Amino acid sequence: MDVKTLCLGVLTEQDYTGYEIKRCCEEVFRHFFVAGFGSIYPALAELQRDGLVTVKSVEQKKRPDKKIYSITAAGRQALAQELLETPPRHKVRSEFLALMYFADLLPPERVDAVLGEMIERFEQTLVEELALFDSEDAPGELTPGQRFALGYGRTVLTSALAYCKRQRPQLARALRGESEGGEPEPEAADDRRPLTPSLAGE
Amino acid sequence: MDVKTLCLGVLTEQDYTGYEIKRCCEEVFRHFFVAGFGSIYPALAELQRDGLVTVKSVEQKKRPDKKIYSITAAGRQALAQELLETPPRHKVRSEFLALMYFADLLPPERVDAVLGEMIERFEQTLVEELALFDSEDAPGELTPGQRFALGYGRTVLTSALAYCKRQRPQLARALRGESEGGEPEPEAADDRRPLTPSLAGE
DNA sequence: TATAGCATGTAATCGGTTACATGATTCA
DNA sequence: TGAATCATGTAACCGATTACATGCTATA
Repeated sequence: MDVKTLCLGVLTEQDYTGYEIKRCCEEVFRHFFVAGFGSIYPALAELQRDGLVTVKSVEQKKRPDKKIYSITAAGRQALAQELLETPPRHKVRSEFLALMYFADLLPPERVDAVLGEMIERFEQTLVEELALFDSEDAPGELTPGQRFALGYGRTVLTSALAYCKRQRPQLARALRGESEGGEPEPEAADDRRPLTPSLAGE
Repeated sequence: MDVKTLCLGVLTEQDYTGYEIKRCCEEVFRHFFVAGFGSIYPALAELQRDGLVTVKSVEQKKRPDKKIYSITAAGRQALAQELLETPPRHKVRSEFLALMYFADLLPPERVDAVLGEMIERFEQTLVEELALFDSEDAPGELTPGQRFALGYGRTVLTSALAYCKRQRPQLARALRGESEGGEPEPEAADDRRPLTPSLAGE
């Protein structure tokens, strides 16, 4: 699934400008889709060329015309087809985890700083997420699918955050204590199961 | 961080062929990094050109020579620098969640089939993960960083799986029951909090 | 005064995926 | 017999990121 399909999808909900679609991506698709202007604008142009969307230009004072896109019948059909054929992939690309994986090649302070940064980011995302549910323009009007997707993101985020917070002190101890050293750590029995799934309490 | 850096990273652990690095990606980096032959082989060639790795060719009967790569001192230095500079991004690209988000544009059976497929995949990944920890060539020799990264993947996977299993029947009911209909569902109070973080029990 | 928000777009680049090409062995 | 494993590589393509280009308004 590419940016074009995503644009068609959001346009089934209501008309949007490219700029607004970008905002959508940042707010609600954040957990599973990234798209910038550089991909959204060309995508919309192409959709227009193919007759899958129509545009209404709205003049503005001293700003580029606002271009409001609407999905067409052909667009809906193309979208439906696309969604039927799309295999449900799910891919993560995390420099964060790669960094953590290679933690022993880094200064312990750097590792801890990275972890701290991620914890902050996760926390902030969760806060924004909550705000989204309280004050969104369509609070109770979410479709079941939207609830599922958003709930998935929130669940996973919560459990990731809990894991990071729980592991942080242990990791710092392990890196400072053992780094290149070699004392058989006393709490081996404890450290042996850092892989236990989290309780993910809120 | 690109495939080149990842290759350098795994080569700090031991010497590998390109083929083996691919296996590593499938087994241990699965949760946070994807790389195919088409990116690994060119990456290794480039690293060699830059003097960051050396190669030892090993003849084989009726097979292409096996090329065993080793990281050089310059390679270690370049890697350390890279890891210091890499910002800890964390990106998800999920057609699965996009599909779910647009569930109301799809036949309910398709939605349920997709969910079922993902549940199976998650379950299988978890099983393979457990096997990895029991029978890996270096079971107790994981570095703290490796334990962290692998543990993260397992934690998140577990909570995602639990969420999907828990939501599946509710989602199916909601899609079949409400689709285009409009009866105010009786269990609204229940459905109102499907976003509660999971307990993620194993 | 400087940053963020609104609003659109293009062009160069870059990195990765996919498909192609080869080919023996082993297991089901 | 067919699929999977081992083993390497190239070339075309495609999609996305980045930087560039423009420029007003409102807020801090």
